[in-house]
Amino acid sequence: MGRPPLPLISVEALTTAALELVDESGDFSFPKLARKIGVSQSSIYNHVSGRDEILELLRHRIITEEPYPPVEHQDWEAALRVLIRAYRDAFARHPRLAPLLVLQSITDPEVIALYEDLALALEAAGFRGRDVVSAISTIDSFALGAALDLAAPEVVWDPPAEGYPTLKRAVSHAGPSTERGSHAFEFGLDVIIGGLRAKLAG
Amino acid sequence: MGRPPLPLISVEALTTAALELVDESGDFSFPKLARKIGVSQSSIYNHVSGRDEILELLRHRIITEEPYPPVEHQDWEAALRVLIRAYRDAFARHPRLAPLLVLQSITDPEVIALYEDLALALEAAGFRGRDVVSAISTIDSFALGAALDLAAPEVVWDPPAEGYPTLKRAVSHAGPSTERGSHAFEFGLDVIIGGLRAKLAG
DNA sequence: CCACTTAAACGAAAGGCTTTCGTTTAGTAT
DNA sequence: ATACTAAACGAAAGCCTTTCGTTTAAGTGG
Repeated sequence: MGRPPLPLISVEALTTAALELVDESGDFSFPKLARKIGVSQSSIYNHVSGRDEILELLRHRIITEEPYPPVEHQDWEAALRVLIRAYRDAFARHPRLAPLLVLQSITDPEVIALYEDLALALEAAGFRGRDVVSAISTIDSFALGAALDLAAPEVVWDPPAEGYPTLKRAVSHAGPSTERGSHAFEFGLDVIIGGLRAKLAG
Repeated sequence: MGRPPLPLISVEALTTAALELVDESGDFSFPKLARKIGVSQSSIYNHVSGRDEILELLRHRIITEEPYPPVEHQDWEAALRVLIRAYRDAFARHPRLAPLLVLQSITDPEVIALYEDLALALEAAGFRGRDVVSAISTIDSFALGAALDLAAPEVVWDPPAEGYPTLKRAVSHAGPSTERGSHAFEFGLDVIIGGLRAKLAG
């Protein structure tokens, strides 16, 4: 076939196709990606370096597809709520992407910007030195966990028939998994903010 | 070859070999597992149903290899600290296992028991109804995130050369990744407990 | 103790996957 | 016109999980 008059592949198209595959099936692969665009697997390597680059493109895409409002002139609690919610909402729109990004270094500038804002809000709150990274890590753990929760199987805890009454009762109050997820996120957000406030006070 | 006089494979041996592979390389596969034990891939299916069952065996193994002290007669804060630490320490001993377990339903009775203890501690604290699952989810998110952090690449945030001064300064205070992880965990544990206490008070 | 069932190994193969490599052709710049 | 680069292709290497049929040993009921 040789080089076509107009390129058949673009980074944008690649990202869109990969995201659709992830949304549908929880993963993407070069064969499927190629089939979806109508090219051959190997042609993709003319546009990206490999799987990891596509994953980072996906991270960029979901974070930037719904920009969050500026947080510069808000108090630290409001700023943190905006940022954590933005992070979580990005994954709520594409739950099945979270597990795929877990082991990747974060390099995308616009995603890094979100962490910069997080660091700024935490310094505004009064945290200094090592505590800033610790707070970022705590928030990151929570947000990532909440994101993963959205991709979790319908039944996270599947206790044996006998025993475990308290856990079973708790789970029975939870409702369907999406609702449980939302409630838990709001609850957890309050816990984190309240806990940070307490740390500043104590 | 036919059936050997003594079985060459056991569930125990399989679990041990798989855990070693995960610790060394971050994953396991049937070919490698088989090579390590000295049998053929397909023979493994005489002992386990497939990959997922091995993963659940690994979860069981790491949680039970270091039992946590009884938490029945402690106040809820101490109990929560013990339980969350037990969970986190299990993954600290085998950081690279965490990403593999993220999408699996939890069925192992002894792991479920840890969640039962969690639910009991939260009820003892005074949480009721939906809040119990929400608190479990929050704790779970944090613990899972902390576990994943241990498996994360040395450089989690890799900002571009220009800009992002606050984030860069924060990261520069963090020290090596294991130390950053420990500090962040202790910090986050305080935040979670403090946040739960605040929720009960407010 | 003989026959039958079950357990546990094997090899082969199907059907995935990521990535590399060499080849071909189209556009671009000197 | 002559290079050089960009962008497609097919083929192949080398992973992976799982299934299937075959072989042999161990255990069991009559």
